[in-house]
Amino acid sequence: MAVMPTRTGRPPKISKADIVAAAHRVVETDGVAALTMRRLAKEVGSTAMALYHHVRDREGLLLLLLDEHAAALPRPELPEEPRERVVAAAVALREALSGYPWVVDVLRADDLLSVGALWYPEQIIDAAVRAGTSIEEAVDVYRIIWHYTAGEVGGRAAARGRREEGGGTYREQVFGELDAAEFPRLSEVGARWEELTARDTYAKGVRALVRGLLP
Amino acid sequence: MAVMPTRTGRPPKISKADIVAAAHRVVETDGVAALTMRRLAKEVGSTAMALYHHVRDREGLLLLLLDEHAAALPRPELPEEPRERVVAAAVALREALSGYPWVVDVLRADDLLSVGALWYPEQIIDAAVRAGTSIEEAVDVYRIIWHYTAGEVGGRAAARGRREEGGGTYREQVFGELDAAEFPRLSEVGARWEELTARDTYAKGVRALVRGLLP
DNA sequence: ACCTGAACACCGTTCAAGT
DNA sequence: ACCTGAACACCGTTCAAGT
Repeated sequence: MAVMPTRTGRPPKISKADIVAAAHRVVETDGVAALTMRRLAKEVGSTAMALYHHVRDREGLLLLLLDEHAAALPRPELPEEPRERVVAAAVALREALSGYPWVVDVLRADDLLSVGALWYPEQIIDAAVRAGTSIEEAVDVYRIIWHYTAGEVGGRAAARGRREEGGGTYREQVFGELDAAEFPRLSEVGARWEELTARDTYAKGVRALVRGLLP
Repeated sequence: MAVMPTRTGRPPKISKADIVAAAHRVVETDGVAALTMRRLAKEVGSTAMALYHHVRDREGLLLLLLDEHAAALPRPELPEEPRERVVAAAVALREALSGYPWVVDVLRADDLLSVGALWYPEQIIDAAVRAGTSIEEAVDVYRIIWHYTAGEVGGRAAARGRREEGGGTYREQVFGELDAAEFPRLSEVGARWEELTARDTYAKGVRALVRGLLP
């Protein structure tokens, strides 16, 4: 039975859990860029400086947020057949991340997900091994799928952000200046680019990777 | 013959070209985060506010920088065989970007590269069509490869950044807390993760995509 | 036309002081 | 032990004024 340590000094007004919960709220509604120490302090009814008693710095706060989020990710049923299993796990991972693109920004640094979300790499690596690869190759498979997934989620998030602020002019400019002799294919596609790139091709890519990587 | 417009008023001290050149220097040596208006002003021997007479805002400056950089990208000889051609173009694109990961950050928003770098999508789409796909499918092929490339370049850049500031502790923490019963494969890999993920698997991934996507 | 200084509304973080 | 206020060293951007 754990003995409660005798606490001394001023009783805490805010807890780490309060902070993380508030941070979650801010990020969810206004994005990761809006998560400033001052804004967060206002949200928990305290000062920015008080936060530094509970988290090391902003980076540490983001990692905390990441862990909390990762622990809540769904672990869907996956098909037994290894190749289908890899595809399904990747699609689930993309699905899990695409609502929270800030996650990709935070952990893009590592090939690995946060502690709470290791279920995905575990499933993918295991399924790859069961499909007949060595464990080393299975790690490659996972990392390649991860890079593809990170690029897709990150790209889509940025595209959405730009759309929201009335962008789209850059793309138009690109196609406007296009030299049809130098870029025949792009000219051929031309105005249809918007329509063609609106389609969701994630699963298609993962299936191609699985077909190309697994024996 | 173009008539020189009669210029009036104060003669310019700094030009757009000066600004872009200085910006290039800053980004090259200290990364895109170090490119602040004030820092850039110091670099060109002016004030931050003077810059706003030559560029719309920081975002516009980055796009300018992007175009300048894109125009200088190499256009290597590519093999004739369509599948090999796609792989070679993708590898060249990755190569071109990996020295300049800030480019990925800037243009992650669009599937498309800057005006100056359309050569790469043109080659990839053209080769895919010559391999037997429809133009619509060829666009998919390009976008899937682009997402994979953006994810790989972005991830590698972030990993390098973290390594430079003595990081790596997060990965260790992840493997430290690992439950071998829940994550048998990750435990099996364990300490070798570092070694396994140091390998360059980009080309392997592109080849898999090409094998899986092209007829 | 081009540049400047001052100002506005922000940042993350540190530090000494209060309770 | 926990919180606060003031301060430091920054941001991007606007605006009125100068040359």
